[in-house]
Amino acid sequence: MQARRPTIDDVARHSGVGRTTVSRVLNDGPNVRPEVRDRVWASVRSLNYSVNPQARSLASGSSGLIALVFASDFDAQPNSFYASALELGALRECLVQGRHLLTHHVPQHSPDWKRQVLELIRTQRCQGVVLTPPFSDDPDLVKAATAQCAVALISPSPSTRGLADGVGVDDEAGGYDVARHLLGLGHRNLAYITGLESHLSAARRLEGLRRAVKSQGLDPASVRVLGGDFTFRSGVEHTRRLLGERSPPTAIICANDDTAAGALSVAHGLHLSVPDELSITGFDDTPMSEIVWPPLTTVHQPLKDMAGAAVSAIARRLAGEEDGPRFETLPHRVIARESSGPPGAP
Amino acid sequence: MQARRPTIDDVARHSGVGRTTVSRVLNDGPNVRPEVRDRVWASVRSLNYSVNPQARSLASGSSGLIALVFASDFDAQPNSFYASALELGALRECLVQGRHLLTHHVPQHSPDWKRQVLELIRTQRCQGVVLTPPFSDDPDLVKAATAQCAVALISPSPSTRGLADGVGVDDEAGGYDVARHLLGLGHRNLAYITGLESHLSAARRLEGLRRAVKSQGLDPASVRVLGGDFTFRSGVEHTRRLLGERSPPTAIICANDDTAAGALSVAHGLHLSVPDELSITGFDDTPMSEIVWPPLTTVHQPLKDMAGAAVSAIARRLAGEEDGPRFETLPHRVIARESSGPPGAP
DNA sequence: ATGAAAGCGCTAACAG
DNA sequence: CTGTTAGCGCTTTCAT
Repeated sequence: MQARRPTIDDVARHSGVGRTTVSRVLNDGPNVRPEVRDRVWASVRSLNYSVNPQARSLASGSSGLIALVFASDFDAQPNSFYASALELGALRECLVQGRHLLTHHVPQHSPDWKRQVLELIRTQRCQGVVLTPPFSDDPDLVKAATAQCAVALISPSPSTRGLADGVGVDDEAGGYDVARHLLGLGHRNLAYITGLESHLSAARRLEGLRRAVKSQGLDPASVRVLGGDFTFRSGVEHTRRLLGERSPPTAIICANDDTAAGALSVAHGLHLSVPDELSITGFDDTPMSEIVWPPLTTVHQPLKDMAGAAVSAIARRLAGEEDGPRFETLPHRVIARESSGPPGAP
Repeated sequence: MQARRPTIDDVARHSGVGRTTVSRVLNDGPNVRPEVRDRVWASVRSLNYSVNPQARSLASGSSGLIALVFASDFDAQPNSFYASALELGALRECLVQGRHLLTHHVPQHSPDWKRQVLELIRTQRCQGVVLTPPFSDDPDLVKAATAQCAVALISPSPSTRGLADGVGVDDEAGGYDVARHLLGLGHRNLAYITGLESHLSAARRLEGLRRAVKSQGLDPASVRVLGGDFTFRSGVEHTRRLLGERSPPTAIICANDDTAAGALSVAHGLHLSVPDELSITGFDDTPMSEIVWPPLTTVHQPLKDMAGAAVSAIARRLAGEEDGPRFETLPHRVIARESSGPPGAP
């Protein structure tokens, strides 16, 4: 396919210096005269040289690899927007840090998923791993991963926050805020469709919701809670059930945008007007929330920034930062669009 | 973070054989007695050994890397489902082939995007690259890439099919088929919102559309064509324009699902009933087509399989297959959902 | 069928 | 400031 590629020795010869000097120039090392530095760069350009990353990894003992791990099925495309946003953010930060990203999708129902994640880290020599929910909530996995490489968690629950660096929004407050939004519009009969039980961050949103309800002088137990799994389909199923009840909720709060889209779809099928007869809210503010009709009221989460922050936390660790696990809270905010409004004629 | 990892020499020592033999076992090479083979595998397991991929790459002179390149902006999330589907398919096939995937998103409007792609291949030592549209339609880029590594194209237009292996559906036929579907329902006033001009595969869909119109005895020139760019937003803008005309189309065919979602959203905003007052179709059959309301009639494209086929084409090349570029056509089919129906009371 | 030896291209002490 | 010397862990001739 191509001729022999120039090596560092070719550059050294070409610029009349030693191999080490070239290496120093390439790595922005100290102790090189500016003049020599320029000469080396000139040779690099004229030979069209670029370092062999494999050789560099081997010699330096560090692969530069960071893994981004998702729980998902190959044959579904769950949370596509969510995953894409995180991936894009991580990719961008890796570029900045001069590292490489290895994206992995692990079937979350496979019996040995923990092992799969750890094997990935081991066999690929990853130096860091970004775990997304619900992996980021599993103390065993996080501990085991920590023993192998630097770890950063996306939206970890309190149960894992002490174990590794993490980034996320204040989920409890997020839940509180949407609920307040709805209560402020006059809703008194709310329902919540949760995410998977193992995603604790979604559970925290429910806590916030309950706090909001209580702050309004209502009974938190009056909020109906259905156990979903973040999918469009679970939004469909649970909404059908809710709307079949004797006194259906006037507002359905969903654990994410996908679920809300499913809820919306049921409302359409039943010719219910949203938001007049039913308000629906999502969570994440993925592009989906602007694609559906009516546009979704949701809680914005800066997913790209979160992933970027996770990667840079890993980079800091690898650079030698030694203090205890740090959790970085990024700002969320309620985005009120047209899927929520005052409860109307039922 | 961890203790010294076992090397191939540790395994060799442990199993009492030479280093070369271990290497042979690891790589399924010939000339090893079954008995010895078993012994080596036993040592591998007991030492929890795994090869160092960096060292292997360096020694073998091959990185095992395959790049998957998308045109997109960091700050948008265009075609998220489309990209995710391809990525998942490629990832799966890479796993099978024992290779690694490097996903890259190149801002398609950056001035030197061609160079960026080529630099990626060069600096990362990629052995293969999968180009998605519109990169797969650029003869210069494809030629330059071919000089550096194995290349596979997703949905290449005829202009690049002779230059490298490719996979795709028959776009012309796809366009023909949706158009026939609509014509069969009774529509006589069609409009087409295209993708970016540079995506030739979307242009081919238009050719098919025209053929269908002609086959119905109508004038192909009567089909209004607006230049979109595959985004939701372009669906919105063009649909607004179309519906503002004196005799608006009864059906809008969109170059992809995102655009169709935009069209749908305008229809909702105008309180037009879909499909009674306006039929809308998409292309790709991404999850989006089931998320919007009403569910979208669209043309299914087996994106995951396409990406998998692309990766395996690359693997075949790298394994030494030498015949000319081959284009693999995968089956498409019209998925009729509820966004299309007979033209009703206007 | 097996092993010894020679690198792959680079970084990292260690001398100067 | 710069060069010399060892490897990093593996694959690959080439002997045996």
